[in-house]
This record gives sequence, C-alpha cells and structure tokens, in this order.
Amino acid sequence: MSENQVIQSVWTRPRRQKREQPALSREVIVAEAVRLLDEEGAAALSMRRLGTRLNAGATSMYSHVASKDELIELVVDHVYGEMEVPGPDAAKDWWAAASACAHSVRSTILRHPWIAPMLGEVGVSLGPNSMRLTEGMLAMLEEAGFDLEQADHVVRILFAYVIGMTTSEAAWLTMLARSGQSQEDWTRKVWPAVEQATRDYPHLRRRYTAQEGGRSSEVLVDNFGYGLDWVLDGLRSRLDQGSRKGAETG
Amino acid sequence: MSENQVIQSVWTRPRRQKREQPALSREVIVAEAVRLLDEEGAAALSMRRLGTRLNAGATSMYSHVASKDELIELVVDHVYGEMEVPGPDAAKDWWAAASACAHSVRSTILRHPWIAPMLGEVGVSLGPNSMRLTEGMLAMLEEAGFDLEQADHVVRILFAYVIGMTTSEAAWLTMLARSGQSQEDWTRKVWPAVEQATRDYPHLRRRYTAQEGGRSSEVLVDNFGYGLDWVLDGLRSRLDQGSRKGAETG
DNA sequence: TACGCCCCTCGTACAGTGTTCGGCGAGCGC
DNA sequence: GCGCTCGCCGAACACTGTACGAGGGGCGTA
Repeated sequence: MSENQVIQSVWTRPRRQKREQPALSREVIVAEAVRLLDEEGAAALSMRRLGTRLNAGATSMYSHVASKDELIELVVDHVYGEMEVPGPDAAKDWWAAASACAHSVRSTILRHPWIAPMLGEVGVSLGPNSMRLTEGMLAMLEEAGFDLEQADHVVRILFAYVIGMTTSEAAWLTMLARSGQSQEDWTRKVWPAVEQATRDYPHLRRRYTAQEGGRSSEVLVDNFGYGLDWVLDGLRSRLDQGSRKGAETG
Repeated sequence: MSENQVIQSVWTRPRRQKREQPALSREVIVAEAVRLLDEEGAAALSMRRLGTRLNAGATSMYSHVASKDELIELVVDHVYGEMEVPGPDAAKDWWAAASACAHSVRSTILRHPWIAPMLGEVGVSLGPNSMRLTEGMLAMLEEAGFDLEQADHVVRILFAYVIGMTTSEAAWLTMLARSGQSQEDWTRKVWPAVEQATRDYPHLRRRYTAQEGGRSSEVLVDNFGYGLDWVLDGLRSRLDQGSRKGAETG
C-alpha cells in the first residue's frame, strides 16, 4: 500500500502505460538534470527530486547511470556540448577563432553557473564533447602553425584563463540567485560590511568604491575581453618567434 | 542511557573536565577541519566526524559557526592564509614578486587539493586572509607603476590563470588519491580506455601518447611556469606601454 | 498462441547527512 | 549563596545516496 495512490480495486488501478514515452534513458535523465540545475541550482539536485520530475521512482535512474557522481560527469559533458568548437577552416584567422571559442566557453558557463565548481571536481575527462572541444582547438592551432607541444600549452593556458575568470563571475551570479535579490539591493545591503571590512586595506577599498554601482555585464565582458586579448597577444608572439610558417593573422 | 559509555554510578562518571584545553573555538574547529580534509578529502568532512575528532558532540560546533557553509568559508580563508603575500619592498622587482606569489598560490592549492572546487563555490570573499593577499598584490603593482584599473586587471588575470591552471592539477591529484593507486598504475589501467576513446581524435591521441609516462611533477611545474611567464610578459608590455593604451577599456 | 526469460522499474530499507530544539550543568557577577 | 548566561550535547527531523529484491511488461522462441 503506497501513500501517493490508494488502490481501491484491481479495476481502478491504472494499468501502467508503457512506451507512450521513450521511457527513461541516459539522455533524458541528463537533460532533465540540466534543466533542474538551471532552475534550482546545484543544491537542489537529488536523485529523488530528479526522479519525480521524470515521473519515475527514486531509484529508477540507477539502471542507466551508475551513481550520482557519474550523472554529474555526464551533465558536465552535456554542457561541454553547448560550447562552440572551431570549425575546419578556422585556422585562417586563428585569433578570431580562439577568441570566439573562449567567449563561447564563457557564456556557456554563465548560462549554467552551477557548473563552475563541478569543473573543479570532475577535472579533465574523456567525455565526447569535452574531447571534441579540445581536439578542435588543437587541430586549429596546429594548422595555424604551432607545433604539438606549443598547441598543448596554448590550449591549457587559454582554458585556464577562461575557466578561472568565468568561475568567479559564476560564483557571483550563483550567490545573487541564492539571495534572491537584485544586484543593486544586494550591493546596498552589504555595503556597510564592505566599508568596515576594507578599513585596513586602502587599495581594496578604492577598488570597491570605484565600481560602487556594481559590476554591469558590459564591464564584466570588457574585463574578460581585456585579459583575453592579452593572453592572445602572448599567443601571437609565441607563434611569431616560433615556427614562421603561415603566420598571417588576418 | 547512552550507548557509548555505560554509567555505573554517579561516582564513576567522569566529571566533565573543563578548561584543561581552551575548549572549543572557531580557530581550533577550522584548524581541525583543514586537517581532516587533508587526511581524508572533501567527502569525508561532516559535522559529526569533525566533532568526534575534537572530542566534542556532533552539534557542539554550532555555537561557534553558523552552518557548514560558513565553516567552509572559514576553511577557505584559513588556507588563503598560507599563501605568500608580496612584501612592502617587493615592487622593486615586481616580476619576481608576482611570480613568487603565483607559485605560492599554486603550491598552497596543491597542498590542499580539496580546496579547488570550494574556490568555485565561495567566490570572492571578505575573509581577512583573502583580502590581505589581494591588497598586497594591488599595493605592489601600483607602487610598480600600474594605475588602479590596470592593477585590478592584472590581479584578476593573474589569479584567474593560476587558479584555473592549478584546479585541473588538483583535480588530477584528488582523483589519484581517491583511487588509491600510484600514477603509473592508474595510467596503465586506463590506457586501453584512452586509446579507444581517442580513436576519432588524432591530435588528442598524439598528445596523450606524447606524455604517456604520465605527467611528472617537473613537467607540471614547467607547464605552469611557461604559462606564467607568458602572462607576466603581457603584464610587462602593458606596463611599458604605460598610459598610452591605459584608458582603452574605459 | 503460449511460455520463459530478461530487463526495467520502484517500494523498502539502511546508514549517514545538516540542523533545530531543549535541557543541563558549570562559571561568573552580584 | 543565588541566579543568569552560555557552551555543550542527546534526541529528533527531514533529507540524502544507494543496495536489494520483487514485480511485471516486452520480446524471442517454440
């Protein structure tokens, strides 16, 4: 006797309708998990809640997914799938291609801010989408004239910058969403605390007061782009001083 | 009647000895939490286990710490306290100072690899140690000739690079520790999977085979230093250009 | 058409989690 | 000596991830 449906007799019992939907599968589980995370954040992801949203029992996912950790790996790779991979002829303007890829990674993370801590937990993975992204970048850079080792470094450094920079943006977004307030309200509310906390730190205080109005999204994207250009500058100089073939930069 | 100590009579009951230790305090709680995390990893941190290690009840910490999340914030700032802050006369050789600071941040994170995901959850905080670090960097850079906005960018970019780069190293370390195997064993064991997964990704495959022996710590620190020099190169060029391009992003 | 098998589903159960509450008992100020 | 405050802790609550085993629908084969 379950508590959520009282069975009066055999005749009123709903004959479990199978196959009206493709039922459960790895894909729909992961997709629904992403939706749940987008709507309610990382803390709200539990197997029971996810099962309920799928009209499934709490433990029904375990025949498609070994554990919650594995589910998270799949979710992360699913999000990797939203990032823009450099196309086959992107090497003609590798600067633009790398920049577009970096911006795509950033905006994907900001669209799913809960993923930032997960990236730190999962680390580098063998997921197909994550591999496709790295492979695309490596291929493009090698075609643009970098050798294997250089391209490896470039990808590492570029992604380290993008992920590091975006993670702090995402943490800010997450905190704002959790507080349920607008950015202005929140800033106004914690301002006294900031003022008191920065008493002994004049440079920090000046920095905070300089951006008192809060960080608008234009300022944030400018910050990001500024550092990105910088990193890409370094990239170009390495290319120029390295092998000198195919170094036209559009 | 509790289950972990049978009270025979009033006389044998241990008179709770107070004040032999400074009892519980925020500091000893946080310090013990760091020790627990170092020894057993992030998944092992629970209020009950922490209480047991402190010879305290499960909920005794709640008069010193509001919640587990707050405890984590304190733990993170405690670890920030281990990072090397540029000294007052570091501006004379800001390159060396920034490099030393970056290396210190990296090695601190690698000493406590569990902290990498936490950095993504906590985000920028008002903790005293975190502020001391940022303040020290800002002060040094301004004294070295950067203006406020430039120094802000530099700190952001540098830390984004260091944290992003180190996070993936830390994830690797964490995974290795969780598997309980040596790096060679692990590499040998997953090698067939890698070989099969990289079937369609020739560049990735070449990268993996190139570093087949596994990544030694020398290679890793070289990778890190390579990118760090690169970032600092960009930093220097910005400084040399001075105010000519200074107001570009304003 | 009937049987048998397989695999998906899910109720139940277990060990553990963070956190609240209320009581208790010790220390300190008066 | 008295009372009050404050730190400590046992019990309890609402959850969590996951193992297990029973049930039953779908499909291949007879």
